[in-house]
Amino acid sequence: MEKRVNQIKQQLSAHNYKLTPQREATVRVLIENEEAHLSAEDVYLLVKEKAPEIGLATVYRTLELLSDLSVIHKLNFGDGVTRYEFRAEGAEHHHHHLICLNCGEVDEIMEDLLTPIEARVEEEYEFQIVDHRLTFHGVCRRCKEVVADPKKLVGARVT
Amino acid sequence: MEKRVNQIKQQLSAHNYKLTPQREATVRVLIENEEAHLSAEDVYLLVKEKAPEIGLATVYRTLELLSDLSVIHKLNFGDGVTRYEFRAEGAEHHHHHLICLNCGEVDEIMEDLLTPIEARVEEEYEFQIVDHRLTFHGVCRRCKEVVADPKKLVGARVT
DNA sequence: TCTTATCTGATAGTTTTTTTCATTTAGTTT
DNA sequence: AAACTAAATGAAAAAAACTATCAGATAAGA
Repeated sequence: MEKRVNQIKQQLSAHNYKLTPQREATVRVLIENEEAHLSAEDVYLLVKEKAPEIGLATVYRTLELLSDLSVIHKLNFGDGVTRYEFRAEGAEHHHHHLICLNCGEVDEIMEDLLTPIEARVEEEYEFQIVDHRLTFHGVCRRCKEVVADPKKLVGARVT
Repeated sequence: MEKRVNQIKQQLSAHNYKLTPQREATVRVLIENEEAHLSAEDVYLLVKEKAPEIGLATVYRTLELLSDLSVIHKLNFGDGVTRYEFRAEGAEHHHHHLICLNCGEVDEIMEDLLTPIEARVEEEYEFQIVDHRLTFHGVCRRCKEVVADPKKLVGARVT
């Protein structure tokens, strides 16, 4: 934990930004909730517990900053809110997500399944890939029994 | 064109919806701009040219309806606006997008590259896939010469 | 024609995010 | 250490995108 906070502190100062108390509190919340896909509002409420004087605008600003530095990733699951997640340490690429159309739960695929495909795309489409986003929409293992016809769910909340 | 409008008319009436003049104008705009990834506002302005009396709310309602019926797809490229695109006729799955971090242009990959990967995911993660979203972020062929270090672009507008 | 349900436009309201601006903080220079 | 400067913050207003409400229009069926 302390190591990661320190690492981020260095990333910030490398770009002439300071790790202010507000930023540190925000970073800590993000690290503590690494699995959670928090919205800005979620982060705000959690940070308030440690640093009650913080303003929502600062949280937004900090999230934007951390995202610019690729410390965190912005996510969009189609519910009208931007969500944030820690970038796995040293991860070259973003991992993948499984979104259940029935219960809304988001699971993770931590391995990178796209490497062979990316090679093809780079060549065939002359596109130099920096990152990717891959999301599967469907029925998670927990909802398998409940959902009769998955096709029926197609229109639901997919962006 | 007429064939496609008619086809949609049937899809609508199959679910007890009518192809009203407003809906038809909206559908035609979407077909005419199939490549364009229009936002609701974009669609509104274009529809206004044919049917000046239409209201923004109706456009939103129509887009939502067409999306529910899987006539169109909702897209999100991380700029805070939902975009819409026609679903390729008879396409089982969504196609893929190439987003240039330099110029913002969005190109299409019309073939489905994910079939083999989906088989693995379905088995290994017990997840029944209905649809997917795959976006590659990087440097398009047009910007290749302009951009020195693609890594520098990482933080830009990616969701 | 009458009835009923659907659909629409205008507008008000929400929600999420961004901007503004005066104040505070922290580092730097004298 | 005082003065200076730039960065950062909180509060609040504003913007942007979307959603809900509601009275009136439209259209399909009895």
